[in-house]
Amino acid sequence: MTKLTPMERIWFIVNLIPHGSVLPYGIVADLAGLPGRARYVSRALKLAPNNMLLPWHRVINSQGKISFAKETELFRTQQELLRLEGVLVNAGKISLSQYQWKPDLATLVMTLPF
DNA sequence: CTGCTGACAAAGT
DNA sequence: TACTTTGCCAGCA
Repeated sequence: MTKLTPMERIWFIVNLIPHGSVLPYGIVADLAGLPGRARYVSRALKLAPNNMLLPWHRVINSQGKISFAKETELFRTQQELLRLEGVLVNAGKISLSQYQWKPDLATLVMTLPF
């Protein structure tokens, strides 16, 4: 049985987010088995190796907004990546009801290696 | 051990 | 809707 570190579990979940959809930090934490640790998710994304090709741009905050300050380069990058996937972004805000990934939890849980 | 920081979240105002 | 406050918790100095 493969033992994944908390950070690896977060990366695993982020990798599952489908093209054109998003997921809040807090939900990623929940699915990774780390309830209440949304801030740890942001840390994990920051520390993820560049060669991982992680779809980090699909992770946004619970308000449906991009968590970077609007004048930053990272903000523009994330906004652009999302738009390239067909996601509507208005002033850094995204409609969660329209784009949030809603996986079948029963199926997902059986797929997880942890 | 204490204090600070942060790609957060929820509740108030 | 937009700020602000409070709670949160893993790293790090």
